[in-house]
Amino acid sequence: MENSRRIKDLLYEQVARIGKAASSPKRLELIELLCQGEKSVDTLAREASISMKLASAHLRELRSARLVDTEKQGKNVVYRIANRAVAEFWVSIRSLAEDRLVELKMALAQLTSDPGALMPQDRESLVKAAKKGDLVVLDVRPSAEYEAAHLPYAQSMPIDELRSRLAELPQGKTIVAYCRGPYCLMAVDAVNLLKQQGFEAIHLPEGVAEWGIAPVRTAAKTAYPSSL
Amino acid sequence: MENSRRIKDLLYEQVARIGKAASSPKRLELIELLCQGEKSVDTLAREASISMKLASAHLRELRSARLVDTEKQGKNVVYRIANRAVAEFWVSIRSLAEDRLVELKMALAQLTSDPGALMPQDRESLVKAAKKGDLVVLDVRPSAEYEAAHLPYAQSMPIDELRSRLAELPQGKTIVAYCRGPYCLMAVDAVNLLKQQGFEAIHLPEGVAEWGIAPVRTAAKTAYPSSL
DNA sequence: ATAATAGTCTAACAATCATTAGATTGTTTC
DNA sequence: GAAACAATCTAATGATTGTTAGACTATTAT
Repeated sequence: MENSRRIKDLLYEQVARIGKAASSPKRLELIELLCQGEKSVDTLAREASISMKLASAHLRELRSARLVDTEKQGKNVVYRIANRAVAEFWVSIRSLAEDRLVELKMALAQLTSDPGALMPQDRESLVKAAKKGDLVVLDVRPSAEYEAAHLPYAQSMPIDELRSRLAELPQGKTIVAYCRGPYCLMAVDAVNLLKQQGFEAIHLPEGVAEWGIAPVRTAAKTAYPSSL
Repeated sequence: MENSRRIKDLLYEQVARIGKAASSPKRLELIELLCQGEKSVDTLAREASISMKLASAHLRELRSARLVDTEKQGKNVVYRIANRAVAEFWVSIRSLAEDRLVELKMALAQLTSDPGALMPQDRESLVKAAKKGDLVVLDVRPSAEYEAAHLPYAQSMPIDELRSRLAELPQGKTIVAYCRGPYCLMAVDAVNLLKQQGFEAIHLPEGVAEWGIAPVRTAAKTAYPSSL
């Protein structure tokens, strides 16, 4: 009895390690970034707006919970999500939070209410229309993320380049912009810009994690092993 | 830009509230207990082997993350899971932990390896056999939990009463015992006792949470409002 | 070699958390 | 009414965290 209690405590303790990893806003942001594809520490730090030291400390925590893996690539250390299950967990804890926490629902409504936001669910018809060319699905994330994983029939046009590449877009068709997911603002900005320029644009508040699309592991850049 | 960063931080912060709630072993244990059905604070404290004060503090945390609801019933305060989504989350974080953490896999193997453990997956055939009466599905949890929710065609026989009620069980048939889930030891103990007594018994390491069966809310005991 | 870059490790601070004790609020029972 | 019970609140403790700075380790570029 004494003994079995100890085993039981041990079990819950292990699960709590995952919860602890998910108990910090910055760590969650890092997980979401990693769901877009593998990244180096300093890329992660820049994109999450934190110092490299802090990013390194948080990544260490994530690694100790076995949620991410690392690989040394030359001068850089590249982090990636350990598993498709981690991305699924991120979507699942986020959806529970949206279900339970009114504060979150309200903050989210602020983001997506004004521009014509596309409600999810009709993924199939979206893909069909994109395939036929009736609409354009635009991936406005950095191109490295597009290359790691993207929605079917999506076209890459990073938000930074959007203004200068407007000529590439067809005038008559609806443009559906997406980015990293519902908490990412790039697609919102893109839609605002496009509308301003006379395009018909709507915002899809989902990304590859929500669609269950796993990023591919880019082969370690073997470059030219300078010496050796 | 300054402003949008603040909104983003706010979003991750909200999700982290859920993670924080799930970052303590005892809170996870309380969630699992509540997945079995609503319970008073002192029942929860007793079943999780902690003081009522500590249970109350942990429940306060769970309530502030909106994962549980409370209702005053006479002298007691009854807690219940807010939502079916909370039970699903418990199953999902646990399965991620089992997937990622070797330590957990090993501790779990210790529990279920020795007795003939039933591997899940064939739920349908289990239900069919139980319906036909080819085997007996035995719920060895306290009867209040059985009444709140139980597996199809299960029969209630709390572990405390098992020894004295062996006569009620058929001799020829296989007995499948289950309890609160894979981290609960009651079914393991039951199987050991049954085998010792000459029954053919196997252990199903799942419970109502894993099967997606929501506990029913027992109507507030209106008792006799003594005065009023 | 030397310098620059990318990242980790250690130590230290403040902030937060788990846990317990003591006092307090309702509710029921006598 | 008084006593017993169920639960919470407050305050205090020690232990863990988040965060930053400084020293350190690889790797690449010059």
